[in-house]
Amino acid sequence: MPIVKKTYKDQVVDYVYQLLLTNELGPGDQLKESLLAEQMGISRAPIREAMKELIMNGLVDYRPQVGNFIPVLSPKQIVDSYTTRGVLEGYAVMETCDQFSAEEVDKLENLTEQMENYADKKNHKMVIEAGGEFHDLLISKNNNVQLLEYTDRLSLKLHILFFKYLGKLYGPSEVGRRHREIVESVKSKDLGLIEKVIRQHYVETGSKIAIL
Amino acid sequence: MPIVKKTYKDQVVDYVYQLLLTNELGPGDQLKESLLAEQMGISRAPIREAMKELIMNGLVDYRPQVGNFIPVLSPKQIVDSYTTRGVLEGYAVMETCDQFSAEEVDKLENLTEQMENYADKKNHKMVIEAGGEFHDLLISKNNNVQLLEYTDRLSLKLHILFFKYLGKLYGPSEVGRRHREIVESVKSKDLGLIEKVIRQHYVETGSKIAIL
DNA sequence: TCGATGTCTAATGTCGACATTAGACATCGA
DNA sequence: TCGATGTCTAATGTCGACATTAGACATCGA
Repeated sequence: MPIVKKTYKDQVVDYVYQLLLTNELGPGDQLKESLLAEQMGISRAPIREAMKELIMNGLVDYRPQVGNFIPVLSPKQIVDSYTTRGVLEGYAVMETCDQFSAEEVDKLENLTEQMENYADKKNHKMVIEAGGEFHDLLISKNNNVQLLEYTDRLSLKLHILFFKYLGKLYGPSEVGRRHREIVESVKSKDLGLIEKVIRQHYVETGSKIAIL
Repeated sequence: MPIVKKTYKDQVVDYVYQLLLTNELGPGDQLKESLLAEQMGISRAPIREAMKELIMNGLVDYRPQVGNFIPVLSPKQIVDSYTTRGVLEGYAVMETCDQFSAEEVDKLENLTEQMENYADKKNHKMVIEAGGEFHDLLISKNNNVQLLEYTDRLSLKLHILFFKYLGKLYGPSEVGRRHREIVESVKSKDLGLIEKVIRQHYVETGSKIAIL
């Protein structure tokens, strides 16, 4: 079993991400290098390097010589990010819709049912997990590395919002409906419909979160 | 006239980018922190921070504890990046096609003629400049900040390739045709056509560069 | 001759210290 | 009272030094 090598920078990125997911850090909060360094028992050098990465992923707002802050996203920024995510995933799935086997389509339907069931039980964590699996499978046929990279990058950011607001967004049957729509469009192999449905799937979520 | 503040990190990013554009740095080359630091007369700290940014923009390949290298892009990676760029721009333009004034459409046509003329004179630098202006105007109506950010990021990478190969890609009349197609699609206000034409515009370039 | 092991070093990862700057707050004068 | 100016400091930007590691190359034994 090989040792997993991880620089301090990578561990800092993960740590800060967890703080964001668990709401220990939120919009407007400042990330002070010295404080984080002290908390983690390391020097500021890897902290600063981690900051650069979080900045590039839109998870931190950097004000030169002032400080690093957790972004306060405007409703428009939220919608913009979700919209962009939808454009990327819509295209990715549209391009590969003829590559899904019957088993895989079944799997998508199954995950949709799981999401609805978990939502019914108000198990948001599992809704998100099944949802992640759903979208991962959906996009898995596309191997455009650039598109997948940008999709993943955006997911980091949007996952925080989604994690925070899921309970307030959709009822159980809505959760089911929204994902069944996607599965139906994939089954239809109607390229225009696939992109339209997936884009709308994201715009809908972005718009809802934007008004919370 | 305000002083333009620029950290060493930003200057390093710019410097390395220039080396890439002018082919003083190319695929497979290693970027050694100490060497760059020495060349620029600064410490390694801002060099390392610049590296992180270049890595996030796909301009540097980072191998932990081994070194930083200029990526050798496979044909597939080239096509993937161009394709992704086309998906983003296609959507951006499709969404705003009804916001172009007659003057702006004229401007696009004018820039197309300029590109053709410069290509005729083999003035690649000016072809690129007019082309940049063309695509900037095209996308200028869309104010989706996330989408524009990703488009800009991708442009950094693709600009290097384009700059390097432009002379080998298209004859003057092809340069004109390709851009006129875009303008005609915008004038048609046929949403599906706009996305299709712009996507193809990028896929065509990516595919051509990929076989060079 | 070839695979295993050892050695060395160039390059990166991280450290603690120092320099610089933005912004908060105090002071002063009109 | 309010705008201009001054002061101070917390936070970032950068420095040079030291620790660690991957990989190149040498050596050795089967």
